[in-house]
Amino acid sequence: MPNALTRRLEEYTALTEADRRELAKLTAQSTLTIPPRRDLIREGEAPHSLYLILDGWACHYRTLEDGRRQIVDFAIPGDLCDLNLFILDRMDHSIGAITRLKVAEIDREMFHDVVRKFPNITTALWWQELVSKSIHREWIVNVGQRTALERIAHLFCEMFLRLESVGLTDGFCCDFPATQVDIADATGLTSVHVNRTVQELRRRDLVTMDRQRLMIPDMVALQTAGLFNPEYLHHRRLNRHTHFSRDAQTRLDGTVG
Amino acid sequence: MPNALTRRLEEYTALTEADRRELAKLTAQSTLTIPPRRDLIREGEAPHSLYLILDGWACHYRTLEDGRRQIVDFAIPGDLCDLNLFILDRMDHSIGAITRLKVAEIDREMFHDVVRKFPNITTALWWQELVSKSIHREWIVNVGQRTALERIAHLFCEMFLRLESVGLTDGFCCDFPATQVDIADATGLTSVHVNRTVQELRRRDLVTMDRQRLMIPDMVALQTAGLFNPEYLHHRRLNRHTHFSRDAQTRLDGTVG
DNA sequence: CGTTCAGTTGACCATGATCAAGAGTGGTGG
DNA sequence: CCACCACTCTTGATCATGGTCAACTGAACG
Repeated sequence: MPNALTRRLEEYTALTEADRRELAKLTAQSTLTIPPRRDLIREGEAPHSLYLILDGWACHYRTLEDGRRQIVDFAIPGDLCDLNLFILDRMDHSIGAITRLKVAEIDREMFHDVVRKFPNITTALWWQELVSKSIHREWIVNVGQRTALERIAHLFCEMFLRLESVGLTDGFCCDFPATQVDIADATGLTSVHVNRTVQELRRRDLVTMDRQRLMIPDMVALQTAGLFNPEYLHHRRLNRHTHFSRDAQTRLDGTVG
Repeated sequence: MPNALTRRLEEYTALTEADRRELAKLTAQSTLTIPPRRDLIREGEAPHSLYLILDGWACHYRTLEDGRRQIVDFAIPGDLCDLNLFILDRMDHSIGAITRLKVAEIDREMFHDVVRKFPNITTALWWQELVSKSIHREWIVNVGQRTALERIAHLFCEMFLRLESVGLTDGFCCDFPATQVDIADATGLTSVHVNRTVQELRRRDLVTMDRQRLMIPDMVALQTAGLFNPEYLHHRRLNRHTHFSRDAQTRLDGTVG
């Protein structure tokens, strides 16, 4: 299996063999394993190195003084945890492991070296940064405008497509290790309500969830339920699951003007 | 008055006289005026140039198919409207004028030139990009976790400090041309509820709003009401209004620990 | 001087929160 | 191997924040 970062960056641009070798080197340098539910780094700390998720899920989150927690993004294999450290001197949010996590720790110097010598990679990294900003925007829309059912459906669509883009789906299935509490913190709902809403999604045959495993039997239906439009992910290899193909299908069905 | 972009970037880094001259040149090149409520660019369009707000307010927003609208950020003088165009080929959101707007339109080539020749400016621009990403994160927290009153108080604090950092405040006052409908779309509330909540803020003497003018007589109190912590703005010149000074004041008061 | 748009108010409603308790599952150590 | 603990998921009853709908006021502007 090709490494997830390479795969992810190639979503944006073609890399040369040399680029790929360099990325593999970066990834192999220094890897660490983090137990589930441990923080990688906390709000207020000075970032010391750059983390690349190799295996498992993490989340970016902020907490309010009174304990309320908001997950602002999930991080999956191939995701770099913020280029912040090159510019901002303090973390404005925390990064926590959801599952057991394998991360590559890339130190500043090494990274600067790559940035200097491999312009393709640099551009691809900025692409990733801008895409993750676009994902932030979509999350604002999600918690600001969508109903509980739409929010959760939307989250499932997003994570499925993001996992797919790094080769971590298997037909209609993917791992989904976030708990209902995590989903609640990501969608601005309570875990009780998430529970009821997931049941509703199940009842409508939009998803099945068996422990850590999510199945989406009809992606088009789930996207419709979540008002999901994948454009914001800026994936190049848009595939059968996209909004476009839904339009196409609607046209073929003749059910819509 | 020094131009807002320079002032804003100097929030992050000291610029040389040459940098400043270059920025002034960029800004003066080609300016256009947009009437209120007109879109600068729409979701799905290919960005052709880079906009810099010189005067007035704009907003970044997304709409859902059924018309629901979410404002994901406001743009004020000194804000660059997304470096996206250099990397992403389609706008994933729209930018609309709130007031009459003066913007500088900077074309790709010219901008590339600056980036090549003025590394200080380039870094400062990426700083701005990362800060605006951090603001996105805070907005997710805002709509996801805070109550109506907290959300609006938080928005007022944020905009006041952002305006202050480009010299657009006047003592306790600043312009605030967003309507209650805009505030509603930015906070994920309805305009009816925004109206009632703003009245509540007024009743508690946390703000006064007389037409387009916002006054915050006690910034510390408003920050407390909105659970506002300015760290996420990554301003260097933190001033009397910051969270830190609140802690200091609490210590002086002797009311806490 | 009417038209438009922002702001305001009231009555009623619904989505999702809160509180509390119980069931299933997995891991750990005696 | 089993008992216990912790955590996740589930369910029920009740409540509250904020939404909906509708009408009215007042200022701005041509």
